[in-house]
Amino acid sequence: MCPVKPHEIESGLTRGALARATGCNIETIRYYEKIGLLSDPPRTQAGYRIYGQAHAGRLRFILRARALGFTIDDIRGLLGLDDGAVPGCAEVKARTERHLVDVRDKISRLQRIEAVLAQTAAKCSGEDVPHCPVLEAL
Amino acid sequence: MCPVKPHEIESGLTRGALARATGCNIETIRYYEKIGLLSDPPRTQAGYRIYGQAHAGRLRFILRARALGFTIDDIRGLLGLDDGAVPGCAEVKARTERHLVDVRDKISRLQRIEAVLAQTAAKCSGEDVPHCPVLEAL
DNA sequence: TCTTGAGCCTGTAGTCGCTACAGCCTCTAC
DNA sequence: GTAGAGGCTGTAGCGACTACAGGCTCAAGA
Repeated sequence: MCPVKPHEIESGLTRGALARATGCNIETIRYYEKIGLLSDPPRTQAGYRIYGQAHAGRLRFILRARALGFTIDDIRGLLGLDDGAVPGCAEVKARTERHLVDVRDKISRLQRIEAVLAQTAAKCSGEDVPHCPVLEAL
Repeated sequence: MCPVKPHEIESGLTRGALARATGCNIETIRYYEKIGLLSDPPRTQAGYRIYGQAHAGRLRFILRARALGFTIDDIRGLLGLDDGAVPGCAEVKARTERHLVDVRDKISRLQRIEAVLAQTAAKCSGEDVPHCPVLEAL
């Protein structure tokens, strides 16, 4: 991968262009590179990163997975970056279902919290009484 | 508050005892002290912290509020540590309701995630086909 | 009285997933 | 030639803890 001059770039994207194309924060791209989620792209002679379509595709995958609440480690697993082998379909399904269980867990924990908060707030008239029922409930 | 010797402690709790009494991690107590959520307790001559019932009560309040998802800053507000005045009942109710809105927001975001994950996982037969529908959906 | 081990003290670093900034260099357009 | 946008690097900060190293103190048993 010999360095390319910027005017020689045809289908490549700079970091800013990739950020705009994917809606990703520009610094996040560098972060994903640093932690090995994105591979180091080729550089121009001046050191500018040049991303190809493969990078853009992988970044979009990462962003969608993050938006669905997968952790960075989960994503590493889905991409086969932990043991070197891209997981098979059954394995991917299993990982997704494990994550689904976690999400449902979080939801039910939040629903319990919601119920307590709603009950507690309902106890309060909103008037300035000496003993606040909310503070006492807490 | 002159230093007390350990054998003179009557109703006081050491940090470990307070941790056991409240179920709080011992280091968390020191952390809450550092950030000003708990006031500095009196010390023995050797420098050991001695907590009274007031400290235990406040810590329990903090732990319950944290368990309900209030942030440290929220709690600072509920305790009147931000502007020096303990908020009135109406104010507490308003803060609780704002937090309730946040919690409901989180729940609905997670429910959207849950739906997508469940759909995606359902597309997958679990067999090792060449194009994994889960990975493609992501 | 001595020793042992639990438990306290302090400061500091690590966790996760970014985000922001300082101080520099390079490119493009006028 | 120059201005300004945008790239580069390393580092620090967020929130809410948690963990550890290296030292000190205390209580109980031999």
